[in-house]
Amino acid sequence: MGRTTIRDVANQVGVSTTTVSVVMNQKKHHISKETQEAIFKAAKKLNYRPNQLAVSMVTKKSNTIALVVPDILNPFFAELVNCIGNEAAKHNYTTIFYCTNDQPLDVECVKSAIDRNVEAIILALSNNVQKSNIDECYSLADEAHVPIILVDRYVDSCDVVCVRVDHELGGYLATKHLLELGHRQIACITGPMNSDVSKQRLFGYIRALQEYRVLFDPTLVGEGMFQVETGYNLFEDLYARNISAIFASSDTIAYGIYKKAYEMGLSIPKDISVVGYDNNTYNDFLPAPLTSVSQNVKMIGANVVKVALNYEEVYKTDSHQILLKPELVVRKSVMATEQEKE
Amino acid sequence: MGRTTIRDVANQVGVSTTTVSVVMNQKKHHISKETQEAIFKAAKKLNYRPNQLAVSMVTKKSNTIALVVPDILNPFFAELVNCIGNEAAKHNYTTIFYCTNDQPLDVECVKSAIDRNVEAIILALSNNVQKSNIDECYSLADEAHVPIILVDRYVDSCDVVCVRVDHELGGYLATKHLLELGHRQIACITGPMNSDVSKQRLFGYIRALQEYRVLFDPTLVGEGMFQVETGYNLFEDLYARNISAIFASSDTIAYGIYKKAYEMGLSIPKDISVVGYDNNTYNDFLPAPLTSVSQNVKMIGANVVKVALNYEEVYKTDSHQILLKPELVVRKSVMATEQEKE
DNA sequence: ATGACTTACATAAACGTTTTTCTTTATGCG
DNA sequence: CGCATAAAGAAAAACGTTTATGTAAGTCAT
Repeated sequence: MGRTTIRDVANQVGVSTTTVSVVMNQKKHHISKETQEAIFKAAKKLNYRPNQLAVSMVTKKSNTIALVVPDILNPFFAELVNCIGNEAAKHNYTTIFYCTNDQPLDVECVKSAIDRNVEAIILALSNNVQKSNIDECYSLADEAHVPIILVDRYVDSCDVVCVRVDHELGGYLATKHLLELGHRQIACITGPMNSDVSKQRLFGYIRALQEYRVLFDPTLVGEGMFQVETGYNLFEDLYARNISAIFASSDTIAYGIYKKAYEMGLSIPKDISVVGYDNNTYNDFLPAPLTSVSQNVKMIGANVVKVALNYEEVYKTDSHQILLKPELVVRKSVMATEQEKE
Repeated sequence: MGRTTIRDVANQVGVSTTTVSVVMNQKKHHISKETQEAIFKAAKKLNYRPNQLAVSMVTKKSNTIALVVPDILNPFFAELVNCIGNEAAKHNYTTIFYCTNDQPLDVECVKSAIDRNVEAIILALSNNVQKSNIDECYSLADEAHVPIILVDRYVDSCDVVCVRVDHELGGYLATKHLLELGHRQIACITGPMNSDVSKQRLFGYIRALQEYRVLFDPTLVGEGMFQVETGYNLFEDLYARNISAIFASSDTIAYGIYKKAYEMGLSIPKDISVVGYDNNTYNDFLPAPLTSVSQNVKMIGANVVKVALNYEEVYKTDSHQILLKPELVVRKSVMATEQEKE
């Protein structure tokens, strides 16, 4: 009545479940060719495939990883989910998916994942998560011996295993690009400042300014979320401060800037140069294709899965933090200033 | 050394695992208050949480559903994944996530899901899937007594349980909107014609034309994928046919149209009116906010999870096909023709 | 012919739960 | 007092696998 079990196969052939098991798993054992064939035939006929729950119970291998992201509507995370899922599938792992919607539900997700015996938890922390929540995630995971691999978002602790892109460098590259083209009044819209990602990108922005001996002006910095609305809401005030360029620390923020800029009758890049962050596919298809810092999501995905599935070795030998380099992808949303052109 | 088991708790308190189990699960049983408290205390102290694999084995309830989508980079599916995940989490279900990347891997996903004892499979078929693959999915699932709920994409069989939006109506609404504003030369870019979704939207387009006694002109129809590139590549030729409006059967296609139109120096909606499909969040932030057919993804998600978790009842009582109505969201990408304005 | 291997398979324990059934002791009632 | 019932909990089976150990027969060398 239920689905075919190993016992059904064993009965069909007239052998023990042991024999079926070793044959199906190609273990080196002394089983006659005839028996083997009979078992394969019966398994095929009965459409037998092992119940992975039972397999996991005894082998202690679930072939499952958990993936927690804060916002799947953000194309960066959508792509990350895709890459990680594909990469895991390649290694015959399935992915349990959690999305916190940027609420501090990380602990719940980690709990649920542990209860389901995942072999690793890939965690992109939500923006609003408290330090105490993070600590709880780690203590739960430690106790259960499940590794956590942080992705993208960083936590200040040397023992944490983490795959991410150098956000400081990204902010630096974006800002330097604007400076090289003559811009000096450059605004910056950040994500939430309680997130390390936001901070690092801002620090990169500041470093570039300093390198070009431009005084950092805090009033040119706006803080929000990594969302379209943030760009839309903050741009007008910043523009009033006589800026010629703006660094949006996510592409979604840049989209909001575009929107507001067009509403204000501005032209991009003539009236305002914009650099984004994430290098979403859509950037190419904006009226002024958006110059943006690329995170190379595929590389992140491949690395994070590699770390997740070989945690022990990685933990022992490699550095615990894999830091990838971002790149600036230049499109058409930035223009040299008049002075520079002369 | 391993994680805390029910036995650890039982030993700590000095009772049997039975007692711990019934207490933890709040079963009506004759267990003294003191014992109960001791068990709760020990469980808390040892940080005990039941191994869901073991629980699933014996209860035959995995509290897990599988979700298969063809393309998570498409915002429609990203939102769908989000809604379904949230809705499932509300009911204390976790989601195993599969993305086929529009390759015909549906069968593999279904197999993997079944092997992991999911209680239902929510399946958004990939575009390029063969009828035979679909049949195989169903026969595998039937055998394992796992329900499949089709979402969005439709298969012509009355026994199939399916939650989707009326794509024919959507195509009709989009086209009718253009017709009402005086447009007569209206192009249409479809998704792949082997997908029912594409067909239905096209049929709606044709029905609206007929209602307005406009002759259907096949040369005004372009076929591609539901992707930006399709709009970008097909628009120029269609525009050469003297059209005043175009119905893009996905927003992503419309983005491609925008891109090409801007490159051609056209203005939207002055030179060309555009209607999209999916009502992505980004539509609001395009230079000309895109009028689009809304699928109400939240509603789809809520319905599909409801069906998934109450399959038996739904299957018995309700119609097997839940058909939701799309709505047209009017923004600023469509303009009345000169004739109409007079 | 004896012991040692090899071949071919079976038995049984184990994974961590839930659940059915059973046992023991106490309690109530006529 | 005797019997039924309730209370408190334990034993054991079950879920579907894998795996360590066991066993019986055959082979081979000495």
